[in-house]
Parts: sequence; structure tokens; C-alpha cells
Amino acid sequence: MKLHVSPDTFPPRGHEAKRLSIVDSAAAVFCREGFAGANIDLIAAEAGVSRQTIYNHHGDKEKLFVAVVRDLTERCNAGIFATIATFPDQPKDLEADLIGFAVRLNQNCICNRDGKFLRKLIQTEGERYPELFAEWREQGPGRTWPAIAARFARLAYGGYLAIEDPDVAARQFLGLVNAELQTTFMLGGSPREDEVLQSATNGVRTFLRAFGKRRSATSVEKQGALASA
Amino acid sequence: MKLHVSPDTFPPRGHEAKRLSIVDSAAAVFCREGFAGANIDLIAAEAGVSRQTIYNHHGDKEKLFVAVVRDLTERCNAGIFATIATFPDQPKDLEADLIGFAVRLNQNCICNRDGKFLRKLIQTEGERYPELFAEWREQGPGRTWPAIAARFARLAYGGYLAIEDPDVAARQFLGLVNAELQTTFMLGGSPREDEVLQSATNGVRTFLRAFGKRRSATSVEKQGALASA
DNA sequence: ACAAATTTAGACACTCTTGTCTAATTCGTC
DNA sequence: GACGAATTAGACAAGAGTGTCTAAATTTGT
Repeated sequence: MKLHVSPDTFPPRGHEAKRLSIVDSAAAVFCREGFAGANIDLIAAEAGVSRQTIYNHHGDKEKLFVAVVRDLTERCNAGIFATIATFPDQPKDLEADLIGFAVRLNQNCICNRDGKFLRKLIQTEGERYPELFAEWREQGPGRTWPAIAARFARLAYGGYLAIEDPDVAARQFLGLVNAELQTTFMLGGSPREDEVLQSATNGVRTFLRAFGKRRSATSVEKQGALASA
Repeated sequence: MKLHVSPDTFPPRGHEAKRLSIVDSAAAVFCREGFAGANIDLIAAEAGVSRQTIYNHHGDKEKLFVAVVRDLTERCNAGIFATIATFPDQPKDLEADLIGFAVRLNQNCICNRDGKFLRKLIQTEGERYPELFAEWREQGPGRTWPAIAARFARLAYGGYLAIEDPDVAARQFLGLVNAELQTTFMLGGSPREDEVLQSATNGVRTFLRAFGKRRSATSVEKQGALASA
């Protein structure tokens, strides 16, 4: 097992490139068709490689599936932690800053390609691969939720919010902010950008009505005009 | 096409019973294995009928699938409307009554067998059968959300709540009340009874902090003890 | 330009599944 | 008890998909 230091040149570049391309296409096909319905020939065609190459790289349909889930989990986690790093610790405008955070989280981690695919695979095949998705649960929600909760705890400690249980607050924040996207998520679709913003805005306003310390001055404006049209 | 008035005696009872049994087992197998992975022989075995009987009744794997989704949608809708009928219009204890409503909705419509199956089928096969699930969307969310929103509007009109947009409030209510069950739902599991109660309690308290008119006297107590343990 | 490694296309055996068909059996009803 | 309808078990053809194998073509590093 050689170790490749420079990430771009030493190991056969085409080789890794093909591996990536395979995993990518496999993710798409597994999502569309499910594990049982996914067709290796189709994955090969979509990746632009021959079927044999897939077997050379991954050996087996099931091993390929595992590789896909691991890859997605890793990339999604990276995205989530990168976004958590943008959480407003010392907000100027708490409402606007939280809305921004919520929109970033949605656009970069939940509605993007990887997030959509991972979510669907968990929903679809989660019960069939308990150990694989137990691993996801530890690496994913098990690490991201506490991180988000810690940020809310910090806001509370800084006097910006009045919350008792940061874990509950974090989950409720996400629940509120995605409240209007549930049906879209359920059907596997991606909400439009304005829908994400709308849901985040409404959600954060309600969140701050419940947990905000002082009522932020710029609150109501002309909301509700779009909602019931 | 004969019309059968008495629901129990006229038409060959064993016939209808078998049809029900088939659809029931098919729902379970389609959920576990997905459409492509579902095996007619397995469905037959689980329903306690021969494969041929399934073809006699439904003709075709795809037609069977459609029958399953229609059946589930119908039963779930009935359950939801029955539960909406128990919405507290003139609450004595608003917090307790809303918690009760939320728990009923979860236990009778979302976490029960039919709800779980329908949710999974929508998530799994929704993209493959646009017209079928468009129908579900109209019959299901398209009718239930307005009904729930109307009840919240009534509470607001009665002076129990201070909400601007009943539709938004209804969606946020559900989002809050299910905030702590998301991971479980995602993996296709059913939360325990105490988890449902816990999530509903926390959700309703936050909801009332945001939209309640007067702070209900019995509010905080010893919450938070379980949450972070 | 040469040699090694990788990729490719295609054929192949094997398994699994769907949907049909037939003959025997069971069930409900008169 | 007898009749007709429904159900059953099993065989069957047809098709699709997985994973293997081989020989040719291509890419890569030296």
C-alpha cells in the first residue's frame, strides 16, 4: 500500500478520476431506482466506463453501495461543519443572521446534490443495512446536532436568547426553519430558492418570538402577503 | 357490476377478505423491499394465498402497487380527519389540549402502520409515479393542511392565540411537535410512546411561547431533566 | 518507443422474477 | 350431496441482471 502525498500527480490520475465518476453515477442511479432496481450497466453507461471497470474497482454491487454511502456521508458532514462555522456568535441583527444561517444550511447541506442523495438513500435502504446506517448516525447527526446545540448555548450565554435546553432548541430551530419544505422533501424534490428563504424567514421569526430576549424592532413588515396567495 | 348493500354477507366474503390480505401484505413487502425488490411470490406467501390469486385479483405488479397506495391514502386520510375532529376548539387547558392533539395525530396517523407505510412509499417511489403521487398530494396534504389551519384560525379568532397566518402556524406547529422525531422517521422507525409525548410537549410549549396570548401558569416545571441525559 | 497496467467490448453461465397456463382441489351455496 | 366459482400447486417460457472470463485496445510511466 503506497501512500500518495501529493493529491494530484503521483497515483494514476485517470484511475482515481474513474473511481470518483463511478461513485457519483452510482449515487444518482441508486437514488432514482433503489438498490434492487439499480442496474450496473446503467451506472457504467452514466459514468462513461465499462461494466468490468466497476467490478475492478469495487468488486460487487453491495460493496459499491457501501462506498457510495460512505462517500456521501463524508462530504455532507464536511459541508455541515463548514456551515456551522458560519453560525453567528456575536450577531449584529439576530433575525437576519439566523435566517442567513438557516438558508446556508439548507442550500449547502440539505438541498444540494449530496444531501438530497444521502437523505434518500437513508430513507430507502436504511432498514436493510442497520450497521452501515448506525455508522452514519454516529458520524452524522451524532456529531452535528451537539455542535449546533453548542452554538445556541453560546448565544444564550451571551444574552441573545432565552433558552433552557440547547439541544431541544437546536432541533426545534431546524424543525421550524424547514416547516414549509416537508412535502417537497418527502417527494424527493428540491425546493426553489425563494421557498427556502420564505420558510427560513417565517421559521426564524417564530423561533425568536419564542426565545428572543428583546423583540427585534424590524419584525413584521409586509409578511403574509405571499403565504396565502 | 353488482352493488352490494350489506357490507358483510352478499359478496363472497372470502374473496374480499383475500383481496384485503393481499393488499396488506403487498404494502409491507413494497415498503421493506421497494417496488423493484418486491417479490410477488413473497407477497403471496405472506398473504397466505397462491401467486395466481394475486394475478386474478390485480392483474399486474404495477396495478397491485397502485391499489396499495390508493388504499393507504384513503385509510390515512380517514384517520387524519377523524383526529382533526378532536381538535380543541374551546380548550380548557390550551397547553395540555394541544399536546393531546399532537400526540393523537402522531400515534393515530403518522406512526401507525398505515402512516409509516404510506410515508415510506411516497419517499421511495414518489419520483417514479408522478401522477399517482400528485393525486395523493391533492387528496392528502392538499385537504388536510387547510383543515388544520382552519382550526388554528378558529383558536386565534376565539382569542386563544395570536397568529397572523394560520397556514404558516399550522405547518410550524407540526414541525415543532415532530422536531425530535426526525431522525427516527428518516430511518423508517417508529418512535416510542414516551418520545412522542416528549417531543409534543416541548413543541407545544415553544409554540405557545411564540403564539400564546397569556403565559399559561403551569409552564416550566422540571423540564429539561430528561432531554440532555 | 517500449513495457506494464488499465480499460474495454462482448460473450457467457447462472440465477431470479414475472406472468401464463393447466389440471386438481377446495369453498360456498343451493 | 352436487354444482359452479374461486383457489391452488406446479410447470413453463421469456426476459433481465449479476458476475466472470478473454482477447483486443488504450493509457501511463520510463
